[in-house]
Amino acid sequence: MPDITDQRFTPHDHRRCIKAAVAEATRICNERNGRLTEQRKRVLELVWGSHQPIGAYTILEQLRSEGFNGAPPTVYRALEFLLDHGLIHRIESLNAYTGCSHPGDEHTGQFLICSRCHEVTELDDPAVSRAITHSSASIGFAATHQVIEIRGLCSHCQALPHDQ
Amino acid sequence: MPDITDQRFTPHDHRRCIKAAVAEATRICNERNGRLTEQRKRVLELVWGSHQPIGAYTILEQLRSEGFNGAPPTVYRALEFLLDHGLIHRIESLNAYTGCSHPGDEHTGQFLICSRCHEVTELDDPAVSRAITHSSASIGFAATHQVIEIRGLCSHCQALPHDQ
DNA sequence: TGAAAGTTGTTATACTATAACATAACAACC
DNA sequence: GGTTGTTATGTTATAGTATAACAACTTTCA
Ligand SMILES: [Zn+2]
Ligand SMILES: [Zn+2]
Ligand SMILES: [Zn+2]
Ligand SMILES: [Zn+2]
Repeated sequence: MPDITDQRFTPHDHRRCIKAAVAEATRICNERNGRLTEQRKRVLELVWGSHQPIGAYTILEQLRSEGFNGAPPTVYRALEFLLDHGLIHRIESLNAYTGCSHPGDEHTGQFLICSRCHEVTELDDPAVSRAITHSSASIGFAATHQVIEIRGLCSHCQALPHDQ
Repeated sequence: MPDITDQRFTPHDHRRCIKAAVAEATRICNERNGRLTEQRKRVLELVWGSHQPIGAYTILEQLRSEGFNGAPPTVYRALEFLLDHGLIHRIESLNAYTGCSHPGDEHTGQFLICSRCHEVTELDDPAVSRAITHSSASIGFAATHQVIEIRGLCSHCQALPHDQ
């Protein structure tokens, strides 16, 4: 049985997710002369360790378990770099971070967070953004950034008995 | 010149906002046998002290300046009560709380947060909720709660010079 | 090489929130 | 009125999240 606390239940080879994310990040950083140092790359890999958002201090623990002897600022700096380059997102309602599923272009993302398995799926539905921009504009508000975090049950968890 | 750090620039008698909020809260709590104690009422008034979200520790400071000699749990308990009864909302991206502008009915609210004056306007546009529910459903996700926090410039602040 | 810019190390501290347990106030019933 | 169960508050300690400030090191490039 797959470990749903560790990776997306839908069976897939998650190592490929990580590899692809790092490759994509490397490409993007090269493009803009951003330096994806070893530490930053390692933090990116840890954020991509699963499809569940991860907290800064959990990242720190994992780094330490690998022999790294650092302090919180190191992790937060790496996260800041990754955020600045659009490689990860911050989930405000969880104080946690998750890999961006289509980095490169500027976007803020819309996140579906499963209350049961805690996995996050990133959407970027222009219809949603449009509805918000339009609704804001109707009262004269000029929107620049949207935080959209939706809770509910993912399709897999809906199929399970309630008490499971 | 109005103090934009203290209340909504659009001129209005903010004491009426506070009074109305407390009256409405009293009514709602009576309806459901919720006890709006003095402390809870005072916290509600402080949350309604302006149209800017306020942090729990700022509330604590203000209570202390009034002679109250309490600790964080007291404030967080009052906030929890007010949240549970739909009298205030929590702004996740600010770790702060703001009065609900139409308490009573169950709703999660959509918040427009001005980057300049920090005032918050609550929207509840069904079109936005619908767009999100629909978009979620398209990938099989059953949404139960939405966190929507939009940053930008309110109409008043748009009219000001950029450097002001 | 040497200065400038960028990155990481290190220590301390600020800010946000809750656990755990004690006491007090309230409500309802006998 | 006293008893009792329930809710609310007080109190202390601690957990969890994030940043300030400054020192040391690395890379870049003139
Ligand atoms: Zn994966
Ligand atoms: Zn799930
Ligand atoms: Zn007002
Ligand atoms: Zn404004």
